[in-house]
Amino acid sequence: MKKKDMISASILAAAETLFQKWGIRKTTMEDIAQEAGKAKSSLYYYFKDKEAVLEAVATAQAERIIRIVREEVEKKKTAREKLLTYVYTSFRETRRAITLYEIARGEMRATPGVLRKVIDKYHALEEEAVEEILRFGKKRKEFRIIGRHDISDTSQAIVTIMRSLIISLFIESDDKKTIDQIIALLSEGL
Amino acid sequence: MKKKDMISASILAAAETLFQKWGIRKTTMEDIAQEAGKAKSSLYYYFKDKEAVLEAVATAQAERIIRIVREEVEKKKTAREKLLTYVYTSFRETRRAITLYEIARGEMRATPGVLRKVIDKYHALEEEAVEEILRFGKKRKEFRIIGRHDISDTSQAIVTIMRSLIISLFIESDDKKTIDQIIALLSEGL
DNA sequence: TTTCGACCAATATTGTATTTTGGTCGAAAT
DNA sequence: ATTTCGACCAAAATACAATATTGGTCGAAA
Repeated sequence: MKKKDMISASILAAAETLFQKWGIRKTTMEDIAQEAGKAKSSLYYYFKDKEAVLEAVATAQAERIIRIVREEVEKKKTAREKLLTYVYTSFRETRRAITLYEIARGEMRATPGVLRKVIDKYHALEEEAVEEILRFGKKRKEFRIIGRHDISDTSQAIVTIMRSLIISLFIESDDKKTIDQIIALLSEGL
Repeated sequence: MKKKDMISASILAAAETLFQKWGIRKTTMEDIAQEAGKAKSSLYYYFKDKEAVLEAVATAQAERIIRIVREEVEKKKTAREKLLTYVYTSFRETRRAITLYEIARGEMRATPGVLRKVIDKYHALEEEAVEEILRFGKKRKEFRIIGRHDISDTSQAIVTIMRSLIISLFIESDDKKTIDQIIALLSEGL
């Protein structure tokens, strides 16, 4: 049981490397096998098909992002700082994870199905993380409005904004000043 | 001088109809000419090339959206209502103007250049409109923060959010509740 | 339990013939 | 002088067939 996991992991590592380098579509099972030092047919002993490999890589990346973001957020004292850090770190790490980035925009149309599941789960985790920050801000009485509005709806709105921004700011330039301004708007209101 | 403008307009009308129906790329100059009841080569008497036709159509649509949005916004009394109306109307009309919508996402990569100009100008007009609302809200003392922050930066941030939302909400479902929540966030803060 | 070569159907790629398209020009019509 | 259009061309898009890759299976070997 231990050995199988090790090799699975090495295959995933190989796949992730190649996905980053050439993109999902241009990476073949043969490529992955070669990078992992295996025969192509051996991969099918560890993963059902290419989609399964993709799902595993995407899941691992999503979990990695969530973990890093939570670590960074935890270091900050105020809810406002936490929210700011959350957005920045999430941006940076999402961009770094090209696979997810590709998924988030164009290439997803070419590879739907399984990835929808991964992304939905990822967004759910994101909402949880934001909710935590909001609850923290409420406890500290840093945020005024949250008593009146549902905390879950609010974090959903914030994640929606973020998701949209990530998609479009990937295309355009990532204007740091604009992001700061948006955070200020969110936390202080007009 | 009058007749030339009339025919120009009829060509643009034909072009717009076909752009909506078949998309920019699938609409040929021959199609437009036929729809306008002219010979293809006649179009070149009125417009330099296909790009010029496209630019004129896009500009007209942008101006139309701005006009409608301003009309709707003017009817509202409070700055908050104005802002809400602005977002809703802008969403609705942008979606209705499929040409601009196509431009806003995928197809723009296939038709850059001239359209970049039109869109930039359109965004500038949008920012102006939002700025007006913000100034109005400041005068009524409806918005607190605006003294401290630059009003131009703030409206730029709002337009950025809106633009992102439009792009991504076009793809996903346009959850009205989410938009309401976002507006609440913007106007009240956390 | 794990690996892999041989093999296959389906997909993707490539090279080429053919058509379509954007755009020009000069002659005719108004 | 203004406006229209058919004939024409080079470049781009399309269609199609030949070819090569790719994802995936299977049974035999390690």
